Amino acid sequence: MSETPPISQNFIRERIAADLAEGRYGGRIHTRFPPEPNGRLHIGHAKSICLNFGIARDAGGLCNLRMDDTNPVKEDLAYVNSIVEDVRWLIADWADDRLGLKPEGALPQADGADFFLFPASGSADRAARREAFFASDYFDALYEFAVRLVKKGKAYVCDHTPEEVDRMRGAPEAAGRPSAYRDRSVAENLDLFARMKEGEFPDGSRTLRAKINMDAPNVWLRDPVLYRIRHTEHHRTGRRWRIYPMYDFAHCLSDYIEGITHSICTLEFEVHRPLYDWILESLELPRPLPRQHEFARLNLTHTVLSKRKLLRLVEEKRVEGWDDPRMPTIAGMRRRGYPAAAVRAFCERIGVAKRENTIEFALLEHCVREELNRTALRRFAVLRPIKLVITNLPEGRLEEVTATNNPEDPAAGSRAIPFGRELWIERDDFAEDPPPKYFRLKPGGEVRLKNAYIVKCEEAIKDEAGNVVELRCVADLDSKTGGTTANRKVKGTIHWVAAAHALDAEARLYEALYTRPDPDKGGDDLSALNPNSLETLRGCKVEPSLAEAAPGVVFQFERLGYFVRSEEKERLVFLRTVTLRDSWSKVGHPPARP
RNA sequence: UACCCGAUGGUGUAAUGGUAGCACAGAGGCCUUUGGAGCCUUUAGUGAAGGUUCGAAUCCUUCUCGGGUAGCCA
Repeated sequence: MSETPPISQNFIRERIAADLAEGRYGGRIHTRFPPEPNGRLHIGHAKSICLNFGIARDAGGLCNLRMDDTNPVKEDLAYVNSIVEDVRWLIADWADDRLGLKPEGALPQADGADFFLFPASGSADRAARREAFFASDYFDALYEFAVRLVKKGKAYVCDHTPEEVDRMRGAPEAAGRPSAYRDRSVAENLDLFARMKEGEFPDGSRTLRAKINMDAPNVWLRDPVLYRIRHTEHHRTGRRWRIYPMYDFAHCLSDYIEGITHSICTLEFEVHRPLYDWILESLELPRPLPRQHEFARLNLTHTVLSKRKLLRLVEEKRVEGWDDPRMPTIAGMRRRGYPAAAVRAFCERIGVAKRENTIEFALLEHCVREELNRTALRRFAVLRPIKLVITNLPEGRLEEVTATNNPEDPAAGSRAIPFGRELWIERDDFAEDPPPKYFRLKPGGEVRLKNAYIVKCEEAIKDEAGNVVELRCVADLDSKTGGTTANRKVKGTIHWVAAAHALDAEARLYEALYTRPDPDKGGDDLSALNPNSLETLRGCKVEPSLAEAAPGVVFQFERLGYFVRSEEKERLVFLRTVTLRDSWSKVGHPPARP
């Protein structure tokens, strides 16, 4: 279905090629996408998904979908399901056979001193019920690993308060001070850690800490906390645990358990990498160990991508929800009619590097247009109608004209659309006092009604307030396709809908959510919200074939843009996916169209 | 100014010691029964200064600028 975007080289793919060439993992490549289920996925996650699945795809490997659910106070089961749905939508027909899932309920197997979990791929074992991976499924294994670290004298139970730990860690430029509990005996540590697990101590009273180096210039090596006490119910493990592993401890070991080879994350984890390696090496796990690689996260103009800010838009009802078509979420883009292939093409084009980057929203829209231009069927729709009457056509006369469904795709065929004496045309396609280079209808001027006649405007009828309410035109009755004057050149061609057969519809026009390209900069992003980001138009007139438009299917309304039928079944509502490129408004004129 | 990372047109991204290329955006043109699409042309770049070299975006030194890191968040 979708075309494969060309594979561009980047530093991560180069490293993988090098690992492959060296045979580091025996020719095996296994990545993972590890969202925390505390929010919905957005275009920034899409970049990571495309990178990780794209690598798995190229290398014949797998990419595990893993919920990074180690913090019970922040996470929610509802997000788990939406994340799975979003990932599946994005990789469908592209890398769905690379999606690593595990048999439902499967837990890591203890293999001597080791733990391993073998994934089932998307293509194998179709009948089995399979689910995403969950870091919380590894809590038992992780606990065992922690005990092992304690026995090696590389971790200890610390009784300092969070404030004390904070203070004693020092600052990036000033060395930290060791915990008073740093030299507890292994036996005492084992006993205390076991009792932490049993729930003997209140939240915040003790932690398990790695024993590394309080003088390390990298603060993440200053005896970081590995486990904290949380008497909180977890969405998956219920009340079984009172201690929960921290990200740094859980993540590297989850990667190890799943047999991940390349653990790809964003730049802010760069300073965590020495800790990632320290944990795996201290446990003396068999090599080759997974390795972490960092890339720069995506920034997009005219929107925000921080979970906190997106959540706020939802909670304060600045938008309709996570899937509002204006949101940069995967659900929002899907609802707006962005094809998954377009989002993937975008992710491929923006590249992967380590420098800070801000991509122009125009590039995303370009990718959407590029895909939709190839695939979307053309239809006629008039958003802001004005009546046009062809005076030299008899009343009640019905004609049918033939319209091409997609000029980019001959296989899409053509359709018949009704044509008659009375039509609706776009109000903007008539100007009583036209600006220079106005190619559309004007008093005394001629224009082509697409797929039908050339008409000449003879009269503009006005109401008492002076508004033009009806245009009376004469058609050149030989100018239809096949007619003797069909090849006459007129400068403008406009679309129309026959009044007698038009369907009423609503259209929702979206613009950028923010007026400024950088709403993240300079404090309050809410002050930069675009008050015109949604405009609802009622009384739009669309061609009759659109009655059968299925929800979620995108059409090109000729000369207007791409529109997707909304989920509302009882009436016709179309959401504007993206406008067409508009060279009229670019030359300094107001937008040619609504 | 502790450590780490980064710096190539307006925005991104290639070039891995040998002609600075591509895409988007911008400008101009051709074509057009979508002012769409397509096609052609074009503007614009290696942060600075030294050094190595026949040759440097690339290697070295210093500087400048930007980002990250001090959660019992991920």
